[in-house]
Amino acid sequence: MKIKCRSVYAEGVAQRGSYAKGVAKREEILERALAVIAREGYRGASVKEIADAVGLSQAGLLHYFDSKEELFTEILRKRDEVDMVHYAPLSPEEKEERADLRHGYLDVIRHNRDVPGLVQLFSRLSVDAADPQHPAHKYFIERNDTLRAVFAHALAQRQSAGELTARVDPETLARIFQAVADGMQIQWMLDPDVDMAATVDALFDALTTPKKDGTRDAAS
Amino acid sequence: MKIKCRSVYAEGVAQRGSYAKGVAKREEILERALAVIAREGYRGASVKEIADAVGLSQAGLLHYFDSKEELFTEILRKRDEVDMVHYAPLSPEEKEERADLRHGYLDVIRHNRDVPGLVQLFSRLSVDAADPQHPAHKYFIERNDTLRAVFAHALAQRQSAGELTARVDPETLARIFQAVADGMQIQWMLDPDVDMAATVDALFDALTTPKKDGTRDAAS
DNA sequence: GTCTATACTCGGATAGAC
DNA sequence: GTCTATCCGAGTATAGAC
Repeated sequence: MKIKCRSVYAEGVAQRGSYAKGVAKREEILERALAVIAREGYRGASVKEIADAVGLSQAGLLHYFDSKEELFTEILRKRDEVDMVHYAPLSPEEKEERADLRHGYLDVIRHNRDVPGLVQLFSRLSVDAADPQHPAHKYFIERNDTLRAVFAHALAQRQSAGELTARVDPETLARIFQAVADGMQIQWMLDPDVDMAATVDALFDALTTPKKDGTRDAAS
Repeated sequence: MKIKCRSVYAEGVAQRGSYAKGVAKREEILERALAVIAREGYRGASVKEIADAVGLSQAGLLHYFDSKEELFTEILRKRDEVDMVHYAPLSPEEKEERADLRHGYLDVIRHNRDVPGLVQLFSRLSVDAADPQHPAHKYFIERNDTLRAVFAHALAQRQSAGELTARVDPETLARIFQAVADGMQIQWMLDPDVDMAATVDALFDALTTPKKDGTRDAAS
């Protein structure tokens, strides 16, 4: 698929069905909120701000969501959904053919440079969601688990192929990659000059098993 | 030095000087606040909560700090100060003799298990401080730079000794370790069962150059 | 230096009209 | 379903007495 658009989070893409009007509207809201936050950033944005951006009143917006926290959690879910379509790193069906998750992974990370607001929202909620009562708690646990499982699977394949260090089990390696991704976001937010993708790529390099002849492996 | 106490962040340790009474009191406040947050956790604590814990009124506490944000930033500074005394991983003078920062580093990380409130405060502020206007912005930039520099130096030594992969430059490796530490805190807060130290240790393992007797060594 | 009291702001939630 | 209007709590910051 050759989807290559300027903004992954396009606005106003509502698919209007005859039934379940409410659901469609809700999706439209999420998509627009996503676009706005991606573009204009998130600094502890209020429901009112999102409402304005989406073209509703605060009360009107909260008609679709139980609370502020749920709203933002759903925005993150929608983000994953959109990203999945574009980068499909999570799709279990295709994971076989993506032996090189490396490039897909790096693409997502590079893309994040263009959506600072979402990175901020994600990081902020990551911390807040530590509280088991937080609406996003389950979301993060499930997301992390899924992501790690897919990653571990792909890493194990590389280990079997002798391309990746086998000194550490793939589950732990997956955990490390996840930590690096999250941690690099924090460093990047603090200093936009740091290159998240290059650093993660360097980790891939560092873990790559050296070729016998001494030359560097370009890593499929 | 054999300091080995139950609580690194002891309460009520004020050294009362004749002059600069205000400064001493301020230090005492910070030490107590540190102990309270470490013990009872931080979930977006208000100034009032800290004031109560410290034995002052909210107004009384704010007499010593310009704002809530400055207060919490200073608490983090004090934490570093205390940690430095106990683990001294930052001391430039001694870094030479700590060729194995590995164990010191892991000690700090293990210690963090015992102070969840500080981990939460640190992570939360890490995100908020992305805003250049935030009082903690400079703190984090400077702290990260210092930490990375010390780390990079130690890693470079290990590389020279042929113990650590030389496929990636020490500065980038230091950045990776920092990212992993931050990222693992997030994972740990979400699920206290994850072992931060073990994971970081695994990364050390993964980057360690294989011994000669085993498979072929690349290095250099 | 520390308190009590209060002022003020922000923001989320709700009621009720249309 | 969406609005306007309002309420209410939380929390910071400040004024002023002691």
